[in-house]
Amino acid sequence: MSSLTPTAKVILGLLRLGARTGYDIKRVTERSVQLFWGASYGQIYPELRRLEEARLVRATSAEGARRRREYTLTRAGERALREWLTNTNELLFDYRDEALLKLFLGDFLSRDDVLATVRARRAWIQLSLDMFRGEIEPHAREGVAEGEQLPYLVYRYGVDFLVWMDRWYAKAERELERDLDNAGGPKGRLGHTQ
Amino acid sequence: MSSLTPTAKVILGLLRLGARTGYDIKRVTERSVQLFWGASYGQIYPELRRLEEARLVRATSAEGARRRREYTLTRAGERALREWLTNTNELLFDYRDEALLKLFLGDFLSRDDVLATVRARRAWIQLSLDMFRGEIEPHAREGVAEGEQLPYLVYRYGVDFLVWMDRWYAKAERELERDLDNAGGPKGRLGHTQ
DNA sequence: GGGCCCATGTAAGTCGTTACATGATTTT
DNA sequence: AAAATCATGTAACGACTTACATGGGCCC
Repeated sequence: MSSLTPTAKVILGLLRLGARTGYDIKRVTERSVQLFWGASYGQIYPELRRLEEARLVRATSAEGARRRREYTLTRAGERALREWLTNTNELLFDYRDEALLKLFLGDFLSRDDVLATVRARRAWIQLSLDMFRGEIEPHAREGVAEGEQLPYLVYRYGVDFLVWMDRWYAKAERELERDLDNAGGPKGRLGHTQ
Repeated sequence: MSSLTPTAKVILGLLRLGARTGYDIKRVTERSVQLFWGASYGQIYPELRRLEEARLVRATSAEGARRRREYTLTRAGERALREWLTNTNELLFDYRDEALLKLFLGDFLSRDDVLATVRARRAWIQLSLDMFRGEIEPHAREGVAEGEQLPYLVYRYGVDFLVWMDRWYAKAERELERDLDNAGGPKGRLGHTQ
């Protein structure tokens, strides 16, 4: 009954959706859940071994020449996956955003320094959107053809979130340009050069 | 030149804004940056010691009866803070959201199981919004009175983000109720009971 | 033959949470 | 007198990233 680690959750889920190898799992995450549930080789391979030991997955080792371990869910693995998906525990939500922290602390910087952060975040959002629309969207669409509706819905979340963020920062940018036009220099309770 | 740890960034920033003790820093984060830059005692106290060793902060130990270490930024600490705030390195963005992962993997569950996740996330969003409007907003407003514009702007980000999310999930909920009315049962490429 | 993709793994270091332990002061 | 708040810290554990190490197969 020991609960699944974060990486175990995505591994079991992707095996269920058809992924086979550790490499596969990494590649699929990059084209789907990367934004909100990343996983690296350093987590994936050891976790696959642990899951095998716990009999939640089974490895059918290498039939071809190339060294390769193909994993599938055991019945216990299917059960564990379904149990996690349907339980009503707290849903983890972790968010860390350096642009917001810098913005929060920006009152003693110049307007331009603050704007630089906003613009840097917006540039990153654009790159991410290009990624989403170029790399992720086609794969999400493929799924729909095979009866998978939800990966596409979640792809939409990613795009919508990024678009929302960009609009929020665009508005903040305009406000900073306008409101701080007269108070252009550094300021703050403690003075700024001391 | 060794760059600041994540917790060092928020510590230096909050000291600059007037926080004094480790306890203080924790309390202030809870009423401001918690959503996107959490910090726990287990990080804060050891990090304050490290920053003191690195001469970025100075501790004026306990004048009152109660055991208490008051920290202030040194000149090097101010510089390090400003350097980080104005550099143009990548802006960290980390996001982990279990509701989205469950949604992504929900195609072989029943419609009701998927809806349960959506509704659980919406309930959490409502609690968070109440927190924001009840606890965080007043403190953000106080700052404005003292010439701090940006904490309030960032408070707005928190609220706007939560409101956006709730609307997104509300729409998803309606779509799930409608689109999946006929496809109510479990399904999936691999079958669902095996 | 070179470059890219497939494929697996480990080691070191970093970062973080939680629970525990302690105790003074202030408020009710 | 009890409960809440102020205050500091440590230990154990969990999770993650990055860099390193290795090698086969496929395509040009």
